[in-house]
Amino acid sequence: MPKIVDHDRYRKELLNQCLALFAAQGYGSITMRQIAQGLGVSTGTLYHYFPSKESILEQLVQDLCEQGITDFFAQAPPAERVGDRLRIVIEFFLAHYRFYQQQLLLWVDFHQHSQRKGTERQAFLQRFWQRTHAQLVAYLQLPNPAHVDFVLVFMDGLLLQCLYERGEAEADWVTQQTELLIALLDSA
Amino acid sequence: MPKIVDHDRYRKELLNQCLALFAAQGYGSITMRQIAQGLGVSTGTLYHYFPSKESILEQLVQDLCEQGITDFFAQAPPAERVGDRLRIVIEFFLAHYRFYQQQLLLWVDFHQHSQRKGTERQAFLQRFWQRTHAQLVAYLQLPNPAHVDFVLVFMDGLLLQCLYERGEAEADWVTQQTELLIALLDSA
Amino acid sequence: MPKIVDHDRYRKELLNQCLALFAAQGYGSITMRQIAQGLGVSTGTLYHYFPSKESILEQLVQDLCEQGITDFFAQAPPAERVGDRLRIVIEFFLAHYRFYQQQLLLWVDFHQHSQRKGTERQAFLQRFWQRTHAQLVAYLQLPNPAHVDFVLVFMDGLLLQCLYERGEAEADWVTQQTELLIALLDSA
Amino acid sequence: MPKIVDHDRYRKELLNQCLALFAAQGYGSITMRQIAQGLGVSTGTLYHYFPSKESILEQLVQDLCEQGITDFFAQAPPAERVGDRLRIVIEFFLAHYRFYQQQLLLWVDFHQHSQRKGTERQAFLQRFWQRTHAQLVAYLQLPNPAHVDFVLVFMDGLLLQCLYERGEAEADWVTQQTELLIALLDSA
DNA sequence: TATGAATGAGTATTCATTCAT
DNA sequence: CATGAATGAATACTCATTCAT
Repeated sequence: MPKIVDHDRYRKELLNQCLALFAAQGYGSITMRQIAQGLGVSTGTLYHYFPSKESILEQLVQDLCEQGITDFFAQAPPAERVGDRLRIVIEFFLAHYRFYQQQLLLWVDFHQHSQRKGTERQAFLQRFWQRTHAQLVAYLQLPNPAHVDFVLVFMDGLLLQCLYERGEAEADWVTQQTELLIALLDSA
Repeated sequence: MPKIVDHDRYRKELLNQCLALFAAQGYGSITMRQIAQGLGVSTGTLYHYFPSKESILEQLVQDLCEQGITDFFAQAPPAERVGDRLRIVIEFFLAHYRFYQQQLLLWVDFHQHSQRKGTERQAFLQRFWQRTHAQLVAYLQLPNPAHVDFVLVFMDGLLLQCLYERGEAEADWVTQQTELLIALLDSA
Repeated sequence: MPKIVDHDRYRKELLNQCLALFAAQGYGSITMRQIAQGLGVSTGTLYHYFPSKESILEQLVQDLCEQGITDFFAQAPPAERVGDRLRIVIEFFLAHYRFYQQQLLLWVDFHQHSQRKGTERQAFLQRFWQRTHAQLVAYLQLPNPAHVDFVLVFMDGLLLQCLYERGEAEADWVTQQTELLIALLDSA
Repeated sequence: MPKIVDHDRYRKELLNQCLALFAAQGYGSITMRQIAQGLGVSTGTLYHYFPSKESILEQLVQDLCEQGITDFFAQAPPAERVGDRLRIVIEFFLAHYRFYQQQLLLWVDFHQHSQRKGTERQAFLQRFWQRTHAQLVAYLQLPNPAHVDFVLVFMDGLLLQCLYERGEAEADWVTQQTELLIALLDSA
């Protein structure tokens, strides 16, 4: 049993590192050797922890779905005004900007992968969004629940636009758009 | 006399069909054989028109960048009220929903591909966004130009969220979010 | 009938040009497109005159075998002294140095090609050497017929050594070796 | 612990076996699969040791150039008379006849390959001939150093003529020509 | 457990050959 | 006759996966 824990802990550690690798290259373009190298292990070791390349993707997606953004709400301070709570959420989001962008890229890969395999909609992905949505609803307490989706849409859009690289003035632009969102929702 | 083919026209035709193929599979995961099959030609013919898989991606991106959304403004009717113009833009966008989603997926692939190759930011991609932005600014005539970016962010976010597949009630949800955007921007 | 003559004449013309191409690249490494380009025709035309790549090689070899060095004896002036006749032969050989080197390279290709195909020794190649030998015997009138083979061996060796590129002083070196051969055989 | 293999030693072993394969087929005509099969390994393994087909050729040539004929002089017994030393050299040469013929064929392939690639004269090939020449000069102690080149020319010519297959009486013919060379040089 | 050498099916690409024009 | 676009089998090369150590 103790062995299992170590093995499992190490596996999760490797898994987490895989996110950045997949996001940077794309699932289809990265090779097992590149993954192993990125993790600092041999291919043999990689296969010791994961039965296949496919399974790395699947475990990674599943893992992310289960993690969710729970860690946020464990630490998020409450706030009186809607605008403040919105700002808190978005600031957290921006602070973990890289992570969410990588996650986004992984969703895309997983989507293409699922379609290719003819896998029916993976339940955990659905649950992930439902949970995310529910948690945001609970925290933000917006008058209109559709606004929560709007925030999610906005965040995804922001992540994407930043991929297309606006270069230099990016940070300012992000702040500007963020403030715009807050202002619009707050006044609504 | 040689078989009469307008080499360049045919190449562009093939290129256009490639968009859907790349979007469905991902650049890294699709094979040249699959592409050829999807286009209804042999691999030899595919290579007759494109020197490499890489070049298909690059030409496709460049092509899309040059096309832009000009075709929209060729047919877009003017409208008095800001809200109406917004609605017209978004309706056009939704009508070509699949296309824009595929384009989005291609941008992602191209982004990863460029990073892998260490290519510096391709000028045409930048010009593409600038042009898109400028055209929208001119058409929408929003009081605040930042709102145009906000619309673009929204659209990208919408495309992504729909990838993650909300399934059944998708159309309704899209309408709801769209109306929300219009309402927010109109009242601002 | 007249058509045939033209067709056949053109074919031989093309065939002759092929020698340099095969020699430069090697039969296995040159492509039909490169051959066509080298000849200034399209691949279609090339196939109009030759049924296959293999057949070009075979026809070329056969052609060369039939030509032989007859053209030499048509113009070779007789000479009193053995050394002079030897010099005349070798001067002719050196004057057509490139041609003989290309022929040598073709023999090599044909040898490998025949081995690969399991073809038994081609009769015409044997006849070629017999004829060459006989003609040299008749012209040179050396006391010892083995000396004729010795001359042939020398010539082949010379062509090869020049392939390995002695660079600058090549011409001098060739003259030196040639004079050496003549001196040795003359004094024998 | 990894499978224990002396990577470099094994690579050289494979390299040596490649000589016969290249010589039999020609560089341009042999395929990597045939090479792998000839070596008794998989294509994957072949690529584990050599990055490309081209590099096999280049490494092989370089390897041969560095080996040289040093092994001969390590065992060659001295002899009083020039004719005897000459006979010893030629006997050694004939004993390794197959090897030298294969080497010759490789030089031809490499020559064509270099020309194709526009590579400038490889230094090691030049050094190879210089070394060979110098060693022969030292051992043979012929009065005239040009005679050493003459011997080399003769040997190359002999190897070639034997390619063109004189068939049955080959061995006798080789002996005859060899004796002739010795007689000519000895009496000079 | 960890390693990396070995495998061979699979991938991008080439090339001899065909054929519509 | 001549062309070069089209074909698909074959080629060089890669990569997920296995396995001896």
